[in-house]
Amino acid sequence: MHAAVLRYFDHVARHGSIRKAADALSVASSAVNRQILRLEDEMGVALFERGRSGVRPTAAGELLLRHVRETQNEYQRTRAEIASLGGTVSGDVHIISLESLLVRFLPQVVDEMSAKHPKVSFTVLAVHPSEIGEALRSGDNDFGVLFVDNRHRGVDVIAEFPTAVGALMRSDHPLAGRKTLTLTECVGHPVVMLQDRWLLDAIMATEFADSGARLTPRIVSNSIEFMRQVIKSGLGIGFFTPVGFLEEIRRGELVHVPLVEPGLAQSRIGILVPRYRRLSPPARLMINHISERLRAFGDFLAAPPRHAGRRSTKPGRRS
Amino acid sequence: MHAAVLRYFDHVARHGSIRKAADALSVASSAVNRQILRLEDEMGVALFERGRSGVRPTAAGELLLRHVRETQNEYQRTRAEIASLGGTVSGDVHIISLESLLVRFLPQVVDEMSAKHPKVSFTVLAVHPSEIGEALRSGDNDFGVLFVDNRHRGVDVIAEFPTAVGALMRSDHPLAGRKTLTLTECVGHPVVMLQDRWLLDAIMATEFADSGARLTPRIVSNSIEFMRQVIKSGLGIGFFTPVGFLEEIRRGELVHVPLVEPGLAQSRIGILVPRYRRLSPPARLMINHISERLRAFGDFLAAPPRHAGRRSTKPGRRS
DNA sequence: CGGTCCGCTGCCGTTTTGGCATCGCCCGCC
DNA sequence: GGCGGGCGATGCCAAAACGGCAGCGGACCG
Repeated sequence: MHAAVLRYFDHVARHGSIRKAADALSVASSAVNRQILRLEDEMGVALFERGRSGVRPTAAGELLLRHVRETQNEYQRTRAEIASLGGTVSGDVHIISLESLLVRFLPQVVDEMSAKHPKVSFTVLAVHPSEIGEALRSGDNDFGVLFVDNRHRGVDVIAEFPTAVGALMRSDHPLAGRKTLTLTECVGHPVVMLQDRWLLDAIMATEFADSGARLTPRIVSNSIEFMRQVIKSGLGIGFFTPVGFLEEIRRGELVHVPLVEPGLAQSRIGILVPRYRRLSPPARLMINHISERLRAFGDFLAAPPRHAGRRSTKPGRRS
Repeated sequence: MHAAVLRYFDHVARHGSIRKAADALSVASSAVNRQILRLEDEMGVALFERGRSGVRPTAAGELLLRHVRETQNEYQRTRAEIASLGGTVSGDVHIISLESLLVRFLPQVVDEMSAKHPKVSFTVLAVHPSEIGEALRSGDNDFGVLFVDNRHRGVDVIAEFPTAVGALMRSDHPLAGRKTLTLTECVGHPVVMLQDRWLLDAIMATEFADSGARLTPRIVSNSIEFMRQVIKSGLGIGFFTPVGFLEEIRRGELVHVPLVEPGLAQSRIGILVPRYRRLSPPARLMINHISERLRAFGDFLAAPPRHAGRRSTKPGRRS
């Protein structure tokens, strides 16, 4: 429906080069070039600055770019809404998430959703914490499943669930019997740690720094999967929210002992949506589903098998 | 920039007929027809129901229509913003207003604005009170200069100014010396009244009904201009906010005596904008200008020449 | 100084779009 | 009950838009 020049313009801005964009679009660069020139003529201003190695949007280009991208997003959402009129939900849901949720939790939820709604497709991306704000506000994503961080502006938390960052260790570890731990209590023990610690969020980073605990990592990696295996081999303690390790905890292979450091014990996972974003029908369904799943996990964590009988008093709230 | 089919689709929906739309667009009806058919093919659903005497949007059509119109509005706003980068503000400002402001106040303000910003164009429409909500939320208008009515949903009042609905009469009228009046006190005197009373708003309508005053109108009209002349001829009392009659009051021809009925004495004129609407640069300028003008009138009314020295304590707030 | 990558442009075939005339349909009017 | 006028849809053809190809000039780099 929309003119091809919208896609062209968007791609050129993304790639910073007309030829690259044309390549990605599988059209001749001359076609893209002419569309851009014609667009600039229509607008009466230059939309790109031509440089030695490509193009860069001018101020006017940035403004138009925002309109174009918003139009494309709204078009997709509208199409999803129209398609959902027929009874079967369809459309594409864009989610950004924490690496740790992405490994176990979200695949399962996506699997359940796509079983129920076969025509819904999913885009799930792990984002660097420094880019979370931008990723949410860009309009490219429907929502994020992230640590709640109320420093984000223009973002609404439409559901949140308590989660405890804790020490994850094998069940035969000396500290496995503890109900709680502090970081300082872990100092003597070998630790496995995430590289760049960006898989932990900013809250955790400051907490680790503040506690003054000099944890000497025995193993450093940026792969959650690798660390899962390492911890299961008994090589050390890792610090994670339990959501990505529920299977192992349920089977008794691993033990998750909450840390009492306030910033960590009270951390929350939430569903964060850009304020004023209109959600497509599949996005709404997905949010409801994730909320339910997270709530169920919250209940499980509050009353794990070995402590059966205890029940959470704060099961999180529904959207 | 945007595909012609957007305009076609919008026009067809507005006119309820492909041929009428094609006529308005100055293109052949077959061209419009084919674009609509192609669009429906692309969407996979019917966008219009074909009837004996034209077409009517389906549910899917309504959804797409909303997207199309929003896209067009945002495009205009974006163009205005880009044009304003160059220093000179341009664009079209859509205003809805009260009939009484439309006669004297807004023409002056528009005149001042277009002197300052020659490339800005204006669309000023009087709306039936029952359509105010729709007119604001449709996205077709930037803002309204209206009686503040907090029953409107999804509308923000970004500036408001006290105004007193009062009895407007010639300076030699028996009641002209009064400082205040009630509706019942006016009963004995001839009254000129607006037809359908829709030029008064809903608040006033209920107030007139509640007061139990049986005012027998000598003259009824739906033309503010006509009533202005009639009142100046001494044929009766009219009930208005003074904003549209400032000239005559200043010259001493007419006297405006506030009514003490609470709903009327406390009525306010405000600038109402649809929530979440992004305002174009000229719209922002226009709002600032109107705010200033209204504030000045508020000061004048609080301290008219014959009562010089009194000053308003609530000059209204700026945006 | 050639090689490469960039944006841009002239030429030409293909695709899309619009205009005109016309069809089939239904409704209201005489 | 016929008939005119409105409606959307369609076939045909010209005009315009679009895209692909080849090539230009310029900037950079080894």
